[in-house]
Amino acid sequence: MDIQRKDVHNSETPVLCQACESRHRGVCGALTPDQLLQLSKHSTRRTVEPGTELVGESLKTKSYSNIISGVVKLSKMMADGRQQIVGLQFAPDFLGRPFRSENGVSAEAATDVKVCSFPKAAIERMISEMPELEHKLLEQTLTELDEARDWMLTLGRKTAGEKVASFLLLIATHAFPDNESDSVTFDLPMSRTDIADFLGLTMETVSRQLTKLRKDDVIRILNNRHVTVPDLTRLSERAGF
Amino acid sequence: MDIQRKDVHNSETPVLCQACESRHRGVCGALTPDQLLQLSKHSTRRTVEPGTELVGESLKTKSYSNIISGVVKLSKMMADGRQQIVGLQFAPDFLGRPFRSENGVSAEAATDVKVCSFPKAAIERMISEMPELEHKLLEQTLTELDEARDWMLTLGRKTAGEKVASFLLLIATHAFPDNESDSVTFDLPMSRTDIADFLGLTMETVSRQLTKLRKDDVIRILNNRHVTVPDLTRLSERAGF
DNA sequence: GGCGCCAATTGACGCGCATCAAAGTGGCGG
DNA sequence: CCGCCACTTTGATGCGCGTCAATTGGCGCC
Repeated sequence: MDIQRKDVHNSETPVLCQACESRHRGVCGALTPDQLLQLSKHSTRRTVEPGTELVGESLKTKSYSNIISGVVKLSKMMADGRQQIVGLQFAPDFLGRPFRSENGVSAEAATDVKVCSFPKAAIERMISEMPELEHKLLEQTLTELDEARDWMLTLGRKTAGEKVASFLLLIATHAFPDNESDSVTFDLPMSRTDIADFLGLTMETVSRQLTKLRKDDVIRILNNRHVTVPDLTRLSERAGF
Repeated sequence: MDIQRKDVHNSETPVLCQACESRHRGVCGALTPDQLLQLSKHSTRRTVEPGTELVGESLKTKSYSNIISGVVKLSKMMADGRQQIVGLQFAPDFLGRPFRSENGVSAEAATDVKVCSFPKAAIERMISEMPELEHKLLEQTLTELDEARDWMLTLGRKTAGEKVASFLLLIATHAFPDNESDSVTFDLPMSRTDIADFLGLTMETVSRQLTKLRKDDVIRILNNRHVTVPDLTRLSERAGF
């Protein structure tokens, strides 16, 4: 399998989400058993393939989802086709833009993705009734904002080499948030073209920088996907830290 | 409950914030007169000059503020001095990162800025007691996230010319959010260097693109600061739309 | 007015990344 | 095992923007 956030991420006692049929810290973590039961009547659970569009850029959102496993890319496109990936979301993130039907961002599965979806109306009603839920949403949104701003520094001020190293570091830390050792191995959740769209580069430049990192023994790559980083410190130096 | 929320939100007549001694739509808009009175005992109001640091990058935040007037720039810096402005905040935005002492972003006044500050503890207590306030925060945070993602597209995929045009468009729309006509005039809230740091460019490139826009009659500039845009449509074409 | 100071402009040049093109690699069905 | 296809790598060339340096322009001060 590919990227998978290590079980439940800091969990002390994650609530069992009956709707999602899985333990995680998504939105359901804020609900009581009764509320979960009620919500689960309206929820649907499904697994989609890479490339599936989960939320259209200008389409009205009809539902919100918890990501149970996998990676989702959020992207924006210009009229002439230029594209920028503006964020990646991992389990157990919440997917969807509350309080607005359009958000100008399209969400697409990068890997196989398991999601648990709720109708828009149900979620918004629960939000207005449950401060806990709103608080949880605020926390996630603030975290996403922090991450977006970090990435703006990467996009605006880093060189191609630093960008690619930053990307590898991002995936490494999200795949194993609690990793203590200095070496990691993981699978890249997306193609060179996608990586380029995330970094504001071209596919060719990404490829060249990856081979440079390989030649300098900062990383090793098997089958174009499977990456091992023997020393995270050296990688983060390459990323500009 | 629902009605009340809606009311506070879309109110045409913003609530008088006794703490800030000014009518605006900031956080105070969610409070009742009693709560405002209580809060105002702990608030301080001040005006600062351009360049004043309002929140340090790694300093612990001790207070939160409403921006009453002026423009604040949020920026990040790398160890070697490279800098990126990751956001601009206008009145009546809320300034500060709840639920975390560090946020990795420093806030600096771009223009003369009037702020109304509250101690961290007071705000966080009120948040936990007032769902209304938390909702307002969530709304602003979501808006900031949308704006951050828009800017990521600009940073990652637009040319220098498109970037500068996008910046002018951003200022024009924020200076006069309700502008209906196709021509606007406004003052740039910051220097060429700051603009460059916001766009991921150099000062020289910003300057060259501005003179190009001037020569093409898309904009006019007086005294290096005062800008008039005769036709917003032509400007937004230059921005990549 | 003359002077100094700082921000902005303009010019000359080089480098980093994009662009275009071709060859290599892995995956999969026949 | 072979051939096909999508993806990736590698190479050659060009351009956009960065870099460095000189000039201009605004503004307060003596």
